[in-house]
Amino acid sequence: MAYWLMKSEPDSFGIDDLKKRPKQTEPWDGVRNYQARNFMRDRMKPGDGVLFYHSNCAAPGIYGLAEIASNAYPDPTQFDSKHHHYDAGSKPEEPRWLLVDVRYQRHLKRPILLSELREHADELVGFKLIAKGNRLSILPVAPEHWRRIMALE
DNA sequence: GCCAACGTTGGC
DNA sequence: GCCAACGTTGGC
Repeated sequence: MAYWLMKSEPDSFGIDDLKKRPKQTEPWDGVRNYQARNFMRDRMKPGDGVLFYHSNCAAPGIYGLAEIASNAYPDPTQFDSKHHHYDAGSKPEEPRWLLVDVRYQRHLKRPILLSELREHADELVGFKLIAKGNRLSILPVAPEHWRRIMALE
């Protein structure tokens, strides 16, 4: 079992939204970054743990836990010409972009903010979230880092 | 293949 | 709103 951190902007889709979804599950569409896609395609498995991270907001941080609920499959929004994430260069017979389903597990008892994670940088060496300039929306989390982060809750 | 220009991300 | 960091695009 692997662990991940997945970012979302709470103004568009936050952990509260995931909880309200049918089956509390949502296709994680709109990923248009090859490295993030490759994580989904090559390494994610149903049952993997997810730290649900709120980005681009007043208090960025981890707000809840989720799990991967499917293997990777083609992101339908890439073929919808009216959709914001439409990709004219992607063909249905050879989809460029994939997604996975993500299922809600629970809110954290309290958010673990980015600022707090930075304070524990010495325990989280190699965790890309706290590296300067990181922009990836899907990050692997080492089991040891997962354990240390969970211990902060 | 290089690299400047551009667009996006995301913290602050 | 600002801006640093980064990925992508496209001219050459």
